[in-house]
Amino acid sequence: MIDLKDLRENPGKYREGCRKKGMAVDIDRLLALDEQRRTLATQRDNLRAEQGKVEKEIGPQIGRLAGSIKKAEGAERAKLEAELEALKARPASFKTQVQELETRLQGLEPELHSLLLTVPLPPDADVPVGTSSDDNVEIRRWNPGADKGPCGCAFDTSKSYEQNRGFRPKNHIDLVRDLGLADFERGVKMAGTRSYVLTGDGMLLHQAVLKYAFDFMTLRNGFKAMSVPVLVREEAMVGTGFFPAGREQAYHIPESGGTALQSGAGTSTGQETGATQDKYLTGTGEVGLMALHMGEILREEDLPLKYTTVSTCFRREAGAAGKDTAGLYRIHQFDKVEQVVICRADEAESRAWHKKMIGYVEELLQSLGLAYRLLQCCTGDLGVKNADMIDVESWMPGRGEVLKDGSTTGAYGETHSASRLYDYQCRRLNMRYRAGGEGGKGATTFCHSLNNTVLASPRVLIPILEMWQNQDGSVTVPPVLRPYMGGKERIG
RNA sequence: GGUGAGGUGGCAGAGCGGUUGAAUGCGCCGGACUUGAAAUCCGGUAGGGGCUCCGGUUCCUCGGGGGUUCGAAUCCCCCCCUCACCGCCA
Repeated sequence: MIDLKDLRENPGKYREGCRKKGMAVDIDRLLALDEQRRTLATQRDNLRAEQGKVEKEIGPQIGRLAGSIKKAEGAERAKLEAELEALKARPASFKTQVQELETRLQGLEPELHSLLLTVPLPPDADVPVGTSSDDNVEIRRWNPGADKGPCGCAFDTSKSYEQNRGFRPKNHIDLVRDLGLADFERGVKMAGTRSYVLTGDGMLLHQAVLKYAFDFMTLRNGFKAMSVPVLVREEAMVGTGFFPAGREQAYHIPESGGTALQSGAGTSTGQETGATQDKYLTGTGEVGLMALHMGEILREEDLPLKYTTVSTCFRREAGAAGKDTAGLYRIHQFDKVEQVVICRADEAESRAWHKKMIGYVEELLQSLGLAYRLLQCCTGDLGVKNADMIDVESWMPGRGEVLKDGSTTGAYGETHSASRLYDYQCRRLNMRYRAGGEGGKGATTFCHSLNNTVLASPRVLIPILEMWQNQDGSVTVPPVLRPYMGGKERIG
């Protein structure tokens, strides 16, 4: 959520932000509603202030009168009672006016709030303007040298796989079938399209790479290891910024026996408290990690908070029909190690963390011998909540164009996404800290938050299997994973 | 699934119709005492919105919404959430 006060003062900034992100939000309408609300609220407050004064004044009088009435008799009593009624009538006249203003105010509120939730965080000035992922800008690429590369050789993505390795590669779909690492048919039988079963060494490799990545972040880089719910209330989804925009992307579990709301159904009032007992399956561990301190005032000296979780992620992949339907690339359920940083509201600090979090991933991918590149996402690819986003794409030899001879060119495929959100998310989550150091008396300030994939599997198995395959059809286990595979060096 | 209890400031926890945005304790901040610290004592310490001559001023908030009342944290209704016990069970 953006700062309404800032919107009021710098509407141009947000109009520009919408334009750059290619999102249509009626800023003028929002400003008009805000203006109306403030006018009405001021009127109401003034009336209430007067009413309060009157009440304070007549309160004791009423008390005294009531006392006298008890003792009084006959005409005297009637007179006092009339007096009492007259007194009571004074504040009553305010009441109807206040109530009328109140009604009008409440009429504005739902639209105002839901509009406010849809205003995107403006992208940073240094983010290239563009309309889709096609306009993303490559920052740099990394190719493994002989020391890091698969099977002890260097790998250069500007050459064909055959030129690099001396044989035509299989794609991961063939590899998992031939090596018995996954079973798509049975996955689909029980769970429908985009489902799979990992079998034998496939599952072992999946677990190995997840555990390796998890240990890398927690044991080696000091992030706190966490296990968080993946089944959460709407509050957590709205707070972390996934709702309302991404509602159709999430699985909805109606717990109260009601009918499941699909995308767009009903108007989201954006209420901060859960309205039902319904739950949603999270598409990323980020939700659980960020919602953890929802509504809290943190201590500045406890920042930054650095968390890592590994969790199963659920995505409906609505709107992706027909895209990447085969294999382990785009699936409804997968596991992901996620990293999150919650830090002070300081742009320099949050930028520094962004770099650092990307650095972890680079180190991790390099240790796995996977070629990758960094992409600066353009404004059109950012989504509502990000000011800046860097994607990491790993080289997947089995992707890309199919040539005449049946081989593929290879292509980069997204495996990571590092977001910088300023206070957008923490504002929604109402997550603050008290500025001013030790036990500070300073103002409460919304924290900044960042998140980045550490590693998502089984998607990452695609580059691992394809890069580390051998001519004989076996796959070498990357050395760093062997301790997690009982020392196993080869699959197949 | 059944029954019961309860949601109050950073935390714990009183208040159950009368000015209470709220006792008390802890925590935190400032001060006194002390060579320093601890202990002790004194004082301060909720969040948010509006307006502002930036000194203030005013409104809202005791889970949320509505109602009763001159007046509600306190009474009534609806909703949300949490906890406990029993049953079932990984």
